[in-house]
Amino acid sequence: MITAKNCIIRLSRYKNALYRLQTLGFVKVFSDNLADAVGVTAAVVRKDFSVFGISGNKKGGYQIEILLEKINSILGKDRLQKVIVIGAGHIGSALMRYRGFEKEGIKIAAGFDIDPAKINRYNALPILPLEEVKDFIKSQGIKIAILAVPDIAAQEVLDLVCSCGIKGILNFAPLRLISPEGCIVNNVNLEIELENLIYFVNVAEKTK
Amino acid sequence: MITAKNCIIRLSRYKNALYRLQTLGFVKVFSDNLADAVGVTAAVVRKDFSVFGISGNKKGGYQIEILLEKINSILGKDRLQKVIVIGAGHIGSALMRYRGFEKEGIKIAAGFDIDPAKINRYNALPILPLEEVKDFIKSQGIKIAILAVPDIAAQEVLDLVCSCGIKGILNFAPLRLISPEGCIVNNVNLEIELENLIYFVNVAEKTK
DNA sequence: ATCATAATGTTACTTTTTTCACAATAACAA
DNA sequence: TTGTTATTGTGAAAAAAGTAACATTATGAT
Ligand SMILES: NC(=O)c1ccc[n+]([C@@H]2O[C@H](COP(=O)([O-])OP(=O)(O)OC[C@H]3O[C@@H](n4cnc5c(N)ncnc54)[C@H](O)[C@@H]3O)[C@@H](O)[C@H]2O)c1
Ligand SMILES: NC(=O)c1ccc[n+]([C@@H]2O[C@H](COP(=O)([O-])OP(=O)(O)OC[C@H]3O[C@@H](n4cnc5c(N)ncnc54)[C@H](O)[C@@H]3O)[C@@H](O)[C@H]2O)c1
Repeated sequence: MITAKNCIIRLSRYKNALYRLQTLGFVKVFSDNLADAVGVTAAVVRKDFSVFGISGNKKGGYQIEILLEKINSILGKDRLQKVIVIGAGHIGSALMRYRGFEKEGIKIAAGFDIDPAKINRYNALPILPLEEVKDFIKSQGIKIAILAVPDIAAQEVLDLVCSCGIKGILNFAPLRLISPEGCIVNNVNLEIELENLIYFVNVAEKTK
Repeated sequence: MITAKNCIIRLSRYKNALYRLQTLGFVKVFSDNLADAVGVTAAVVRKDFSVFGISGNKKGGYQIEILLEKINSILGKDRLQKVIVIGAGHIGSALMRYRGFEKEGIKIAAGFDIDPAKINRYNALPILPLEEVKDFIKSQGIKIAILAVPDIAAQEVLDLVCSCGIKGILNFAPLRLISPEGCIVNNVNLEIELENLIYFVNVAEKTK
């Protein structure tokens, strides 16, 4: 099922909102509750659901539990997703120390670095030398890598991990990387995020 | 000039590509060079430029230097943009140690934390107690804050800094924050980025 | 000077995304 | 059972974003 990126992002948001509602004791939800929680309109919610064949009950809304099951299955959250982090520097180690991914069923299986000082093989979350990345990817069946290496190394590391079977990359280097057919790159570009914010703040300032 | 977020993001990308081209010795550029560099079509480039009244020369393309000047002025990069970071934990300190923002004319003026152990008042980049944030924002005229505090604290910190005059927030907490009229929130939600990547990798896997 | 060319700038078209509107219908009340 | 109501699911309309096409016009060649 090929679908727009935005639609999948909204699914993630619905899921998060549903967990919150569940925590608050709710059992069912209406499209406009979810819409409010996520910041879209009710029609968008229902349309998104219809794309994935998710249906609710006329008058009764949606059972949160069932809804979560379906969304989780679509998003692949019904099974543990293992990822690796390449580059155990500032960003890389912040990510590796972060506990929030586990709650989401995303496990950082290992980190990799070229700096021998960073290697820590016997940790719960081991940091391994980059030379071992191929074996690790193959043996663990890893599909996703987070790239947190210096800008200059990013393309070469991408080429390496793609050649080892990685199919998706979350890249923190503020560069446009070229990826082989069949490998998806999502960029987290904080410079651009800030620039964007600065622009809109300045515009609001001016038009005030 | 009110414009779509995507259009501004593209402006940032054009700018980055232009600097690269300039480094390579180029003096002028055509819309399709830029399009290739950024991964859009030439028509988009020209349209984006026309929105901002940026014009080139029939046949001659665009002078990179002039183009950069105009884009930089639109993005507010012709003057130093000062931001603050709230929360000097894993993500917060990674950001504060990052040198990449300075190259972009973005200066992290200070960090703030509630943990006394994190305070470091006499550093080049001081980390100050949260109580001082109001005075700092006012005296330095700060408009932008990066939120890197625990999820649970994010909304309350947003309320605080907005009440002190902050107009734009880059939020790392995976929550939808409510912001007062006139304050823009951009979210960096890494869980959702990963979920998204996982979805599309899995879809590609299945349809193969 | 004149012409051919190459690239812009813009208008018209297409596609995608979002919103609107309402018929269909399950739930509940009388 | 019948009627009323509330909410879904969807098709049509509107808006936004992106693409294509081409008339326009500087530039350099002849
Ligand atoms: N730190 C931030 O806040 C921040 C913000 C925005 C963007 N980024 C981007 O994130 C990336 C990482 O930044 P950082 O601050 O963590 O850098 P860093 O220098 O702290 O860490 C980079 C790590 O990568 C390792 N490394 C270098 N080459 C490698 C290779 N070929 N294979 C494996 N590991 C290698 C280094 O040994 C180091 O440990 C950079 O592209 C940077 O532009 C960082
Ligand atoms: N670390 C990551 O890789 C990562 C990844 C994704 C999202 N996030 C999000 O980023 C945020 C920060 O994560 P982290 O890992 O850096 O957390 P952290 O616990 O390492 O750091 C949080 C810092 O905020 C400070 N703090 C707490 N309450 C505060 C308050 N009211 N005012 C000012 N400072 C306060 C703490 O003292 C601490 O230094 C969280 O919302 C987290 O969900 C982090």
